[in-house]
Amino acid sequence: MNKPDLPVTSNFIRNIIDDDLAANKNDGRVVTRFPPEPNGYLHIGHVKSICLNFGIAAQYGGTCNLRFDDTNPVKENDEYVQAIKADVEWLGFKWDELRHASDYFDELYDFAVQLIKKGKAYVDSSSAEEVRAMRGSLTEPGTPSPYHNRSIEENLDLFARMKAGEFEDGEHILRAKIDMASGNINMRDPTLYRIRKVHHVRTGNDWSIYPMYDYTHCLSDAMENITHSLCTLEFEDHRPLYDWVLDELETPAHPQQIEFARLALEYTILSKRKLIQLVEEKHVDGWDDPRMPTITGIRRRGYTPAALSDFCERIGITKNDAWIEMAVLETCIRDNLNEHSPRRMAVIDPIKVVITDLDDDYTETLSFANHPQNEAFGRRDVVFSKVVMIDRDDFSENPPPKYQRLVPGGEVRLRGSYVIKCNEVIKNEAGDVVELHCTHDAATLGKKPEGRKVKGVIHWVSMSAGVKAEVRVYDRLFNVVNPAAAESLEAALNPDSKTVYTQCYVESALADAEPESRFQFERLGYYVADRYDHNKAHPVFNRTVTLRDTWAK
RNA sequence: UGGGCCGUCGCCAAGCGGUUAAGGCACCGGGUUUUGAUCCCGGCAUUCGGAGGUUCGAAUCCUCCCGGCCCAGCCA
Repeated sequence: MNKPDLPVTSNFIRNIIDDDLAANKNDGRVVTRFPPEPNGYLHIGHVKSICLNFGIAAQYGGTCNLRFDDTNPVKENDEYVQAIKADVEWLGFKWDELRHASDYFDELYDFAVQLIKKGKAYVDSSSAEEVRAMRGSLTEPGTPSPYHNRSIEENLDLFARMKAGEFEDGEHILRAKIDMASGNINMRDPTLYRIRKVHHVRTGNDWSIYPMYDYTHCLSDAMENITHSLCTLEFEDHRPLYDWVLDELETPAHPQQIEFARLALEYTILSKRKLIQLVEEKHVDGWDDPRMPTITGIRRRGYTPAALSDFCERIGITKNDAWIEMAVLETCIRDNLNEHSPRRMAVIDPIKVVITDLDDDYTETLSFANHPQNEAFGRRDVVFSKVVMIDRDDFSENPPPKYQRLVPGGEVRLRGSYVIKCNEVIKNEAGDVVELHCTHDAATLGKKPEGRKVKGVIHWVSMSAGVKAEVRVYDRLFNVVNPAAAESLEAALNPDSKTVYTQCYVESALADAEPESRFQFERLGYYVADRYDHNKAHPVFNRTVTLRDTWAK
């Protein structure tokens, strides 16, 4: 049951670091950072980056900072900052230092002044449209701005006045003076600063100009003495600019930017815009809906940090645009929960079973192992009585081939209890089965039945001793492998992604479960007591994932 | 016919000039089992996008070709 940990497979980033260490680059230090913009909730794609950055630091005895890339005050707020911190902590990672790009606004300004003094930056007073037109196209070079040769004195004066708030949004920008004919569009005199007369969560109204990502990120990395700045593939084209800024300025370090492929998960959407759409159009019940790929949603679904780390280790780090199958993620959570969660019995969609050859007030207390392979989980009492509930799926009047459950006239084992035989099927006016009358074989408690084989085993809950509960059964949110490519989100949605059962019966022990405690409901899957809605008076469980099923389908 | 990047089993992914081309997921058998779960055992790439070339030797080096991804925010 305890399988050895998967060997840590190498990847190109670990190889680079191994080489750096061998060459004693950075004095043998490894410092990384996880740099989210606080403009939304973190999702499983970020988990890949978090595990990479914090994981690399841990594996090499280094450190990892959490840095909020808060350079665009119009999109960012503190709610996201708090949520991101909570998510990273829940994943189990500890940042060395908590930083904000806004911590460096003064230094960043001074560096910009230096660039101007070197003749490497200038104030452009063109409109946004003019700048765009002059940038050229993918196949045509750009043309220099009429402000390209402004004097250093005038640039200094204008930039100081931009900072002082003398101009309105859009009147001027500060641009790097690089190469308007570069094949790499990022090098065609990129914008360094823009005027934004808006309140910033942390710096208030101190600034009326804000630095751009490309200018800020490399300098923040350098000031934090980051050794390896890991980011996703779309920033490959930005690396020459990252290096240009650090080469032009005297900084404490010149970190190495390395790019890796972002996560793509089948049947899932990870674009921030579309995630927002799901929430705003109420296709889900909020950012922490258990069907959401957000960390907070995945958490509420019942996933564990260990399963997510395992997932990241299994999918690896490369530059390939890979699509990961859901089965990989599901295997990770099943493995983790199989080993760590106690077993219980729960009936989601109940049918009443009356054991007719038992007295009306008959009860018997049975002892069940909490885990079939691990005695350390201990045992619990389960009450058996004359009337028990079984799941509707476990009875069939017209069974498919190889059906091993209860059928009219057939026998089945009630898990941990007796073998029963179905003698009578009671239906309502509509023809639905509402009750089964069975007899039990008293000689089968803890023993195989005499003279015959009973293969089926089904779970059950005593009607009198069990407690009512609500169970939310979740399935994938989308029906198509790549929902982002669908004509519309609506068209891709799985209409049956959430089914709520309110008349469930669970073992009485389950009512006392703490929120977020996880169980295997035997033969069904893994379930978690809802983080917010579960309580003793109203037990609520979410289905995390089903058990592997090699029979169905 | 602008620049950057990627192609190893159905899906991931090691491999870095000499290995029988790791491993995981999935799948297919078989065994154990009072969860159709778990666990165990076995199977699953004569071949590395294609074609040439270099070499005693190529998935690994070179050339060309084919396929895919990213970039024209005063977003990150």
